[in-house]
Amino acid sequence: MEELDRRIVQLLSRDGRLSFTDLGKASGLSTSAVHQRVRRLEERGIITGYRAVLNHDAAGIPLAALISVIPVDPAAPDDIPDRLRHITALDSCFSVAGDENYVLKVRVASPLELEELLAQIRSAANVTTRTTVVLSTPWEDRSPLAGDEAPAEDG
Amino acid sequence: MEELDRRIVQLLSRDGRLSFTDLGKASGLSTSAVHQRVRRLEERGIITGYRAVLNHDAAGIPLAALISVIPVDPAAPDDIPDRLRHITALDSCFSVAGDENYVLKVRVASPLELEELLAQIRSAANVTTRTTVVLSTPWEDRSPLAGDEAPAEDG
DNA sequence: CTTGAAAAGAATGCCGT
DNA sequence: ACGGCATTCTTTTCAAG
Repeated sequence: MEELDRRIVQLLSRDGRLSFTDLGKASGLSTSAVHQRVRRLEERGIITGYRAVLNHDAAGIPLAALISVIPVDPAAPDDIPDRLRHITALDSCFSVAGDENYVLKVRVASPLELEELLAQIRSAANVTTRTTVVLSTPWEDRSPLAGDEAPAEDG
Repeated sequence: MEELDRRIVQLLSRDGRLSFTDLGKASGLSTSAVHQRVRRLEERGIITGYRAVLNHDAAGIPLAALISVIPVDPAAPDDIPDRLRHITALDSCFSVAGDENYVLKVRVASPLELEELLAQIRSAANVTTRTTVVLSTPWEDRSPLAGDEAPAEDG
């Protein structure tokens, strides 16, 4: 991905409603050129969609937690994500290479709801859990691609 | 927050570029009414912005990891987030109540970059780290507010 | 909250380079 | 791959019920 595309992706990561006119001004291209590039970024699956960003505190779900998940029966077929997917309090689900099998990020309204959620997870997926409560979030879901790391080495 | 607002927030969480016309059709309101409600949701800080959603694999940063962070000197004043904020590979930073002080979510292009990133984190913030590599992501950043949990109890 | 209207702005496609 | 232009749709604001 070239420099100009990275710049466009970064701009849209910060403001997904930028008009092609404004995107053009910010990237030094014409409206048509930016439009073309964004369409290709979408076609190539680099930009997969656009979303509103919520303030979870204001939205009434101020309590976040990270939950490590380990199956009770390690020999059972692992369909844990399928068993948990319907629980909407589960923000993210990562399959990981550490002591646990999965790490979940969850959001709930209160400690009581967290307690209920943990029971729901354990019974739905037959797992044990270890929960780390989030106290505060200095930042979250920041857009990457600023390029202060090592440059792409190979492709 | 009422039912209709939750529905609107949920719709915009899934597609942040929905027109007010389509939002109205999907929520059973007129264009003007939806427009009014969205403006109020933005004013109240419930909707804080709009963003493009990236496919990190396609964008060339396929490797994610969760990094637990513990200060080398527990007595030192804790400005760890400030010391790390400039590192753009850091997607999220959570201050947590578990064994560690912080959990970072990071995205890099390769294991080599992860190695360099860890060195950068340790030297910038004077911390030790424990890293859990993400193997796959069944889902991520899903929109909440579907209300299959306990109803709001107070607030 | 609804309908309706009108003006400004954006998206989209076509045609040049 | 980029720029300019024209058409269509959306946004945004206004009015009145």
